[in-house]
Amino acid sequence: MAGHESAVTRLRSQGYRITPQRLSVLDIVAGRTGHIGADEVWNLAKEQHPYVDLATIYRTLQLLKRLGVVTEVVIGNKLHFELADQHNRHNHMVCSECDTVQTLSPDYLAEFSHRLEHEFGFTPDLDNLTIGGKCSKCLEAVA
Amino acid sequence: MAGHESAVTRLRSQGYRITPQRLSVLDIVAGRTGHIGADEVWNLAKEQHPYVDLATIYRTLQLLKRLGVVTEVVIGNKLHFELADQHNRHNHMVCSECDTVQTLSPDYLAEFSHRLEHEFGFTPDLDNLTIGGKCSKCLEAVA
DNA sequence: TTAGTTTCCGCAAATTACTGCAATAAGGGT
DNA sequence: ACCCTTATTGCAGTAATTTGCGGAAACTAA
Repeated sequence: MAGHESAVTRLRSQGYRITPQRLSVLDIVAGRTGHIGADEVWNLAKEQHPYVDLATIYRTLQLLKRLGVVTEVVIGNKLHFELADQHNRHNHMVCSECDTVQTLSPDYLAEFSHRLEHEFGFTPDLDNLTIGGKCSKCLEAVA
Repeated sequence: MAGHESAVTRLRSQGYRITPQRLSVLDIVAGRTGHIGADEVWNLAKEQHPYVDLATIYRTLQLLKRLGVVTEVVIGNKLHFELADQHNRHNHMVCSECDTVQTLSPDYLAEFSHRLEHEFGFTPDLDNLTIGGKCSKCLEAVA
């Protein structure tokens, strides 16, 4: 939700422990307007906490994703993360040629999502859906 | 099966060479009705061709994907592949809890796709789009 | 505060996927 | 059938992410 403090309460109330490493990761992702790669989170986290391990970064990011605190964006063959903001939800379209990212209103997927739930009982995880394809520039470049 | 012969001609006509390794991979994927993991393709390929390297399997599968001969399905943190059959196109819904896969008619995504093209000039790669989420059973299990 | 319980971290190793390069072999021309 | 060009392979190494494990740290309750 709105961020950061509520995420801490959320973690605690679900039995998860508040550790300096987790606070660091949360601060770093929350301090970004856009998405950030796991390796970059690691580099920034090490500035405050030199001995953090990359595995901890990955585990923390996956935890925060599971809790809906951050969302995941697949760019090329790397994972990026950003703070999940209920007031500014969006999806990502990533060009497989140039890795350019465009954002998209979830409205475009609303009807699709409802149909999957009603007709198949399947609840898609749209918040973490990255749509791959080709942007107009790269499509022209081939032609 | 059907896509198989034409795939060979397609490769040749585009300047790609027909090698025993590529034929093996093609046979294996075509011999499956459903999707198959890269590691499993490798194991089966080694039966016919003991010295084939896993890197070759990956390169071949990526090539066949680029040519539209096979499609990729992301299951858990592994890639699976299946023969692209124009007469039976479908997408996949994968449960993030139990990795169960359901298929879906691409009709469900047609309108969405057209809107992306018309409004953003973005051409989504629907053939290789895997939709993550939770199946009804796993959703109940949590509640 | 301290003791006790359980989660979490750092480390190392495993997994999965990809890439650079020298050696090899496929396909075309002779 | 042979040679030549160039795509492709196998090998080895790299990158990204995940997992197992023992010790360390966070919460809980006295």
